[in-house]
Amino acid sequence: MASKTLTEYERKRLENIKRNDEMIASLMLQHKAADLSSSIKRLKPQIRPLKRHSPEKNNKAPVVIRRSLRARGIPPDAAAKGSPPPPPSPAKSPSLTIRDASSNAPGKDRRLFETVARMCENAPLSPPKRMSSTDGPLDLRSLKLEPEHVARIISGRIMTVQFFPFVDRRVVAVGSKLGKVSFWDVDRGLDGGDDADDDGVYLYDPHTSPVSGISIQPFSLSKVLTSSYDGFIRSMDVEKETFNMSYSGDDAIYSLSQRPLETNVYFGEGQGGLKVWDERAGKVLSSYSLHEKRINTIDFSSCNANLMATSSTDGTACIWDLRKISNHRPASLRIHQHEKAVHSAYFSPSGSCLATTSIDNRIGILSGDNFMDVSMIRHDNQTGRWLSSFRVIWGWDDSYVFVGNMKRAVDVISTVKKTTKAMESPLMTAIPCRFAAHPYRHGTLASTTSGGQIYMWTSI
DNA sequence: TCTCAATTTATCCTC
DNA sequence: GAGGATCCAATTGAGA
Repeated sequence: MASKTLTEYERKRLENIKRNDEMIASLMLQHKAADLSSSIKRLKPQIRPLKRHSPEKNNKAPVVIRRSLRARGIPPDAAAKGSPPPPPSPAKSPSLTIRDASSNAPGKDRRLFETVARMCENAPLSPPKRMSSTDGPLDLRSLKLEPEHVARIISGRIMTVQFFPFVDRRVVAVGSKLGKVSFWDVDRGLDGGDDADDDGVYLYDPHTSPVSGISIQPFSLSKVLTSSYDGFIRSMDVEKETFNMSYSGDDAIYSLSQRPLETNVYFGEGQGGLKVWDERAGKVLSSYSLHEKRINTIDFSSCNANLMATSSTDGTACIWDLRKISNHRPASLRIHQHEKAVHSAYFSPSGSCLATTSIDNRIGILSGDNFMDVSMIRHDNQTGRWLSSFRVIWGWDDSYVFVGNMKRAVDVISTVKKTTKAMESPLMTAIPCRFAAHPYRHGTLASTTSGGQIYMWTSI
């Protein structure tokens, strides 16, 4: 294929497909060997429905972390001598294998690797598309919550949730306040599973503080970036089976994002700082002071990747033009002022609107030329101390947004009519705070809670 | 003007 | 079922 005819996205995709083919071949060999030595029956996996844990059951919850002695900072001979193990080192090793960070039963990780490898093979040669007028509007009344789409997949408060950009599969990644990262392969059953206890949940422990961001680029599906208040950005590489440190700093990292088609990492650090990190070269490309207080979210416009939106606890949401630098920082195209901290600012699927969420009980919808048309919608955003703050996200077109509701529901707000409707379900027993919309499967919405639960709404 | 204590609020766990 | 513990948010307001 002549490279001249390929877009940058396609070229990166093809490079990855080639690498993934090699990985699949390797995995298949290992898988066959495992099959020979194991007589585990292939059973359809069961996703545990959400229910309150009894104390006894809770002790069995996937909180116990199994890591190597090295990863726990324990000298090899200490265990051999029978001396009591010292407490785990507060700082994790820069270099971790996935096995070191894994809390899963031996061999279980490999199923996740295989799924990722298979999905890489089927990855699309185009980025996710927003809904077109020919798709027709999505009937939000068709979104339902089924018992098999409810699960507790991590302990503690979920801080961030992302879908893998797989076309034909629903796999979510969540990060918790305790520094853990969990993956839920909802469609595990489609493989005809080989383990009765394989619930499709894979738990890892890469950070020592809250996980603030997860990023997965469509052209590099086997690499998952995670950021944390512990000052680390880690890169989970399924091909190399590592969870290595990509970046480390002294300040907490509160937000993480990547531009489309780019491997550089944008993250909010400390009190209002933003850095651009070249992951391949391992160096900081740019460092800016954009806000007076922490940056809660970073997002890029789909129609113009030079436009970046940030939200901050300093009470503002800003749109920056990365092509123009003035006063040693990107030129501010638009500053949207709230009365209190702003917890999110996300561009719409078309890139022509911006939705902001603030503690001041308002949701802002910015549109029009230079985002100068502003609609402020009242909404109860008082989540208090124990819940993750609400963050409005867009659906699959520009006509509505999703946000949590303190009465254990999902509010759907029409950006056109400015009306709010609540999606409720008796299965939803906790308040959904953080959301993710599946990039390819319109109508698949993940909502997560401060108790580690995930509710995946699907369009029927 | 600055510092710091009090307050809010949901969920899990133990009894 | 009641009540305690949680505690890396953010704000408010009293007091120095």
